[in-house]
Amino acid sequence: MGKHSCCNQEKVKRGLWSPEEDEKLIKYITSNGYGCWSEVPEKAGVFDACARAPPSENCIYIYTEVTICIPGLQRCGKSCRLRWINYLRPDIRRGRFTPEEEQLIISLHGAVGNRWAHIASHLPGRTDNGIKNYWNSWIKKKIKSSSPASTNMENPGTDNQNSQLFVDKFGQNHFLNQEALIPFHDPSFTFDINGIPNIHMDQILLEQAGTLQNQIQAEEIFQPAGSFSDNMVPIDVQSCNNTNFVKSGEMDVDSLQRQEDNVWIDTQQYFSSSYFVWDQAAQLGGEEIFPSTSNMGTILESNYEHE
DNA sequence: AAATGAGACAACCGCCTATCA
DNA sequence: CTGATAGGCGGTTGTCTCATT
Repeated sequence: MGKHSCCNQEKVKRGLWSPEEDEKLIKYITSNGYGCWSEVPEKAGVFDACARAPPSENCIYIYTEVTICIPGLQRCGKSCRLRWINYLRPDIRRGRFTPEEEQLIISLHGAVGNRWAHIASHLPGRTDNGIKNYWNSWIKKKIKSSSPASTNMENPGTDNQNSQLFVDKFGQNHFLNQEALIPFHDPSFTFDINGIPNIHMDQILLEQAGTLQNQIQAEEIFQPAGSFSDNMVPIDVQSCNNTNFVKSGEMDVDSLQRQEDNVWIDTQQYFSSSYFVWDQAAQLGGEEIFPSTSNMGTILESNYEHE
């Protein structure tokens, strides 16, 4: 028991990773690569995005380039590293071991013993953890069967259909009957970041992550006008003076009286849960527009009224 | 249909080493 | 040199799925 040796955080999450956590980690690593794992949990909540409201009759239409900060990963860096190395990285091969791989493992194990990382280095796409797991279950079987003649028959992964390879459009090798490896091998995929539904990310743009050229279509980030809940406060778009607001995809909000055309945001959904929106310029060296939930300098609390 | 056991594999723990201030 | 920290690694445990009873 006790906390991880690698971190001082008392409130790190343990156990299986949720799809949302995976998405955050994938997005961060894809955009920034990895170098310092200890920084990953915190930074995984920050990403650049192009967001626009969905076309809807009651909606204030906006199109803006922003940096969205969502809560980082409540994991320690070590856990993030393990998750990426053993599960999320794009070149991982899943599925059963081929007879050739099996033979290689057996011979390498005979040479170097339980040096799983070393063995894994000879099997591209396989993880040390995976090989270790495979070996342990194989050993168990072998011990259990106690019949040398039956060893081959008991080895899983002897069906040759598993060794059929194909190369996807991104140049990645896959086994035909394997599951899709990770979502971003799909040219476009959908995921959900903490309640923002249907965020659609284009693969090509994803590869340009970190450049503010990513396009994310985030529905309902900005709430429809006229249906304000108690949680909703207006954002003063004028104070976001470096942000490129466009209304309806046609009209520049500059042409409007911005003080009267505030964008309303559900704070319960997006701010109380540590959603911030930064000005694009802030990311590029300017000041944060929304540095924290307690300092919503551009949220017009004083003008906040409800029917 | 429910209980149970086995297998597969994901994740954690603790130790070791490298690096850096 | 030394202590702190992060990363890498192997051993182990936990969890899920599925077949069997």
